[in-house]
Amino acid sequence: MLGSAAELLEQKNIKPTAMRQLVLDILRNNPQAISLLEIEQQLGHVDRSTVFRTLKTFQENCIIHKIDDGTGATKFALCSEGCSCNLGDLHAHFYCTKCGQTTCLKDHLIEQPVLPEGFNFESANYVIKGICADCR
Amino acid sequence: MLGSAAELLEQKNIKPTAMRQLVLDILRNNPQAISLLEIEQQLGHVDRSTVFRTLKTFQENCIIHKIDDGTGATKFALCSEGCSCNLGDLHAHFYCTKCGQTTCLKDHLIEQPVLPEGFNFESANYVIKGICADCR
DNA sequence: AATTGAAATGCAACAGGATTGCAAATTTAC
DNA sequence: GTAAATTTGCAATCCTGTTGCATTTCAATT
Repeated sequence: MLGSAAELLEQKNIKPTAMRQLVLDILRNNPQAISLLEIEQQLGHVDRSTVFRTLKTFQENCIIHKIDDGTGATKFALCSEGCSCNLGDLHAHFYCTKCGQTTCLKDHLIEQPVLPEGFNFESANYVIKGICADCR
Repeated sequence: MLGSAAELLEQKNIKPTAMRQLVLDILRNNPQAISLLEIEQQLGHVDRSTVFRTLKTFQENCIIHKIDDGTGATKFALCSEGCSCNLGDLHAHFYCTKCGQTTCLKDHLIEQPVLPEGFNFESANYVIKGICADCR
């Protein structure tokens, strides 16, 4: 992995403010996808809207991607190195109905779907639900 | 298609109340998936919670299925005839980023995914985003 | 037809997450 | 050092989903 959070941010031309470094560190230390609320709680006394905007910035710069796992709370996970948030980087996600954890299935790439005539593909959100290995 | 909404409801052993018939008619007349709010608006002065519970009943009886298309509002669409809401009936959905319509891609069935060791499949939500045929 | 019990409805209120406006603070450029 | 731009914090709001409870409707039974 790359160096510090600050370095990673600068590399993407994002001002490495304290908040951003903290949020990025959390995302980097978390193996699974996490929600805004979870980030908030891990940080302690931070402002939700600031974290919200930080995550927005990260998404716009392909540092993280968002996952709608159906729980109502959007989750976020770090992009892989070299990710350009294009079709080739799209992968499925797994939501464990027991522990509530959402995992990137980076090996389960999403291939360009066959669509009806006239339909145009842009992106996709594929969430598989079940019980994860830890919960069995 | 089967006869009246009332007949369809009775066939599923659901009391065909006025509300239920109205909601079912809307769902049957709508080619695309619609949200609770849209149903509410099409009906006029009805109570949200009643429609909500009606939709819940319909889901429990495999009359409709719900789709989380990432807009924040859950949408609902009529099940096909013979649907038993099992794996074999799972299909992808298409969300148009221009008009906001969500369409069932009934031909695009979801096949049992290959998961990492120890992971157990239950269900899946696959939403493809792009521009629909009408919006090009 | 009246009584009773169950189911359905309407109303109100609330919960949770996402999002915005605005002012204060911080950073950057000149 | 000052002005402009960016970022942050706070408060408020929107939107959707959901529940509690009293009332109404319906169906079965006497």
